[in-house]
Amino acid sequence: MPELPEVETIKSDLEKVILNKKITDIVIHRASVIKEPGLKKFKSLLINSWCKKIIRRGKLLAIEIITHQKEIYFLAVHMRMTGQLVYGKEDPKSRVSFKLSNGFYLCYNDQRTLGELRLVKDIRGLSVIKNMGPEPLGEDFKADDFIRDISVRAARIKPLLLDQKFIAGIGNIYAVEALFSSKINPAKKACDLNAREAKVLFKNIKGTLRKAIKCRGSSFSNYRDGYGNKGTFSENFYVYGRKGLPCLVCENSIQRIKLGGRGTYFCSKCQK
DNA sequence: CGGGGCTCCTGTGCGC
DNA sequence: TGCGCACAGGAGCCCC
Repeated sequence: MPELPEVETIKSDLEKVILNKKITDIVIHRASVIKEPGLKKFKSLLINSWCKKIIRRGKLLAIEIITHQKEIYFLAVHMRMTGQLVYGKEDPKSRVSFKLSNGFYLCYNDQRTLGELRLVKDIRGLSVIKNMGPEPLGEDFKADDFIRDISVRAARIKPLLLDQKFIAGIGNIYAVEALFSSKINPAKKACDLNAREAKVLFKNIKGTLRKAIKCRGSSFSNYRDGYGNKGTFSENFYVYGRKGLPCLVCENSIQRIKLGGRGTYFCSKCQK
């Protein structure tokens, strides 16, 4: 589910409603989504702790909390395919519900239960963080570095964009949309892109992610923001989910192929 | 390193 | 209608 723009939207939504609120109770309906520590410790540390800050890195969202013993912890949430973090009334479908001091809830919903919650002291020690590539909207993400890194990789460009070690936060939707905007065939080898193509792709990754954040994310299926509402970027898809429909630029039929096991949409006329 | 296949789960939609 | 298969914003693992 949530890629960088969706997680960023949830982060900014929740910042408005959960900061400086105390967690007064936790109801766990599906223990398996909690990966560490054990359930007892998870509950005892979080109950009566305060939400101080929210961080996003790639697709990972973390709530910095301070316990009643004045210790700092991070509740790291990876929503994978169908995870949601929704503030409001208690959702009967939630996997874990956090009751807040104002009587409202922060609900972790996750239809497929592939997501993961971890409560840790050292957020940087999480392997997912340690191995994560550059933040595509970060200031230290430079075109020249991207062009250089791409030039030495033999992998096909689309699966490479999904590799969180190569670049953080891009998922299936934004990979195919950025490649369409750049007129690059998703199966092309990264090292076969010339510098001009790599630079265009660099700009379109940023542009696509920024537009999606403005639209509060993509809800073609079950993504919801921090308040349970849909995002509108799905109305702007050029290729994602448009198999057999006419290309919005040249009217050629959009193709769907599999790359690295993932559905991949593109226009064979526009993308070379 | 790169690629394919499988796995974790639940739900929906399609063809026969 | 019922059944089986494909597929879904992710990612880790094993094997070649």
